[in-house]
Amino acid sequence: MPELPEVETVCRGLAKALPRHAIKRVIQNRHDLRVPFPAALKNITGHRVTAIDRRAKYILINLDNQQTLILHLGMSGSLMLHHKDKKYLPEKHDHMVLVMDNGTSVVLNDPRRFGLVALAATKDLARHRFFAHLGPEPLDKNFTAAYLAEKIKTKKIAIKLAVMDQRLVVGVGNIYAAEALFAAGIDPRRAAHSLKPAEIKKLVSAIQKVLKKAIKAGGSSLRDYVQTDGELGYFQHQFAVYDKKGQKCKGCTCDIRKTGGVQRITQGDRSTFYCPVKQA
DNA sequence: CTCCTGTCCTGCCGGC
DNA sequence: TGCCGGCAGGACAGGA
Repeated sequence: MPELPEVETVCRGLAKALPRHAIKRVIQNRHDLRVPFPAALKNITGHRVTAIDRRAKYILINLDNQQTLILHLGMSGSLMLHHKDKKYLPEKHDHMVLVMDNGTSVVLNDPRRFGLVALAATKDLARHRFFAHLGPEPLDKNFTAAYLAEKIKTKKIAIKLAVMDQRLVVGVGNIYAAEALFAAGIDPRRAAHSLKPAEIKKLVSAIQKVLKKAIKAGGSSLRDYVQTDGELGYFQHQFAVYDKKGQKCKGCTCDIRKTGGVQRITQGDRSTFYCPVKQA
């Protein structure tokens, strides 16, 4: 499921192919995903892409008419580029296609339809309802231990849920929250306000380290996610605890017949994986 | 404010 | 073999 590293990887793929090219045609195969397609979507035809950007898990395609096409991949979305020399064969769940003036097609496929397509004036993005409440980017210099400490000092919720709260820090979803908490040696069930300064510091650097490594690996491919060229990400092979119930965690030297190995619990209706020894 | 729950959706997999 | 329940999960909206 696309989290920050996957979205970043997709953006890098788009950034290589789209800027300076004009959108020749917009094909809409349905009228909505999680929200209705914008009424003005067809009006982007004829406009050039100026730059590709990312905010949290949103893909931002800036256009030369001062508008930004906003895409979110939800949990099962992918964006694939089909170049002129390779014929594009439509597939099930291809909901929108942008045909560029050089023959490249940008195909948005999303079986579960939790993604979205929106359009907004570029200068108003920060005030847009999808962005106004968002916390800092985890890889920005303003995401610091001091910042996180201030934000969580009154929070009773579990630390795992806190790091997944987009108002505190963006881009960290279920997989990377579990991986970062493992790397920091913190029990995901701990109340957020109970973390000590040293632990918060470890957590911030663990989040940054895990995300950077995952971006390097092209993200994680579990079910639906692929890069814009159709290649899989390969960070899933480096998971320390995610989806490893009953198995050894990364670097495990325990007798898992005694410890039970990686535990799976439910928090906020989704699964959390953690090591009962290293995250005690 | 903070916290929690409901909602959206399809594909896959295990059990019977 | 086929059906069905359960699970996967991002993030908004709204209620307590």
